[in-house]
Amino acid sequence: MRDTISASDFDLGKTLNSGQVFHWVSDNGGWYGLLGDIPIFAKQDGEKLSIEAGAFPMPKSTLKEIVSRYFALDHPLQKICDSFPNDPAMKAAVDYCQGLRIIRQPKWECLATFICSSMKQVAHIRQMSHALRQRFGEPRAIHGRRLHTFPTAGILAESSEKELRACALGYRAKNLLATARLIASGEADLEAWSDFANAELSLKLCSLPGVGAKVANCVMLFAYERLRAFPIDVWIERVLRQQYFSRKRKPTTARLRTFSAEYFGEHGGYAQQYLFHHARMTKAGSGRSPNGHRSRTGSDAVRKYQSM
DNA sequence: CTCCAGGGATGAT
DNA sequence: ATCATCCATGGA
Repeated sequence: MRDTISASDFDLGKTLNSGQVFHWVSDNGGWYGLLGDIPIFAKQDGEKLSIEAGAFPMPKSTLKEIVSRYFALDHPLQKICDSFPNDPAMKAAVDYCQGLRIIRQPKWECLATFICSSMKQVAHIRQMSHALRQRFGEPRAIHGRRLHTFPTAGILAESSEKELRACALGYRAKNLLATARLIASGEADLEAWSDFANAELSLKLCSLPGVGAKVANCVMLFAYERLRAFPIDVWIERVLRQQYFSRKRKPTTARLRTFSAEYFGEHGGYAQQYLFHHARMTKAGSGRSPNGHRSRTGSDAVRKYQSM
């Protein structure tokens, strides 16, 4: 089954390579991956997005609807970018990240992957995600390849810490197993939590083993459509310190959180994703500039916060 | 508040 | 071929 979707202001490669989803593989000029249970080959040619899907039980919606929803083609990117603060760091990131969208991931898959992400770099997270899929997921075929669905919480709940460790999860195995069991037993209900406001959803997520503030914010942003959620990892922390607090020695974590929550506005999660991707791709913020000085920012909006 | 386990890829020497 | 570096959570 194949289809073509008109997708303006969308960059498939940037979207899949920006640290929000970890199982997509680039090949044959496109990308192989799964939208939940559906194996997909997606290829972008300008504003045309061609989709091929392998065999799968036909759901209620059309393939086109499922794909458009997953890649969030309905997000008004122009309007979102207009809502960002107008400072040099933000402008550079927006310029670099055109067409990058925050996708809508299945909740459990997203939560489980980000529990695995703790203290790991993107390359490692990819490996763990693939190992879990191959060991515990269901095979799906497309173009003669075998892809694997992400295992359900029920499947993982019946595995063991040892088996999960065999997927290179390290100490995360214990947390993932414990969380899978809470969900499989119904004690935690990810779908029902959709009804909660941000603060309460965050509390619920943080009550799960292996989920702290950062992971909770990633899950809220990438699986619960909370576009205001602002995950702070080391990359973003460096960007915030260098670009927005250059005069202050060491703002506390709490201070960074308050700042980012108000400064970046209602689509803060998008701002975060753009700053993150830009910093990672340009290696900005990983150290000092050649002359040993830290970069300065020039906007009044920023100075206001630097004095706080 | 501080300290630190944990482990495999990645980059530097 | 070794060595340092990256990384979030949770518990002491």
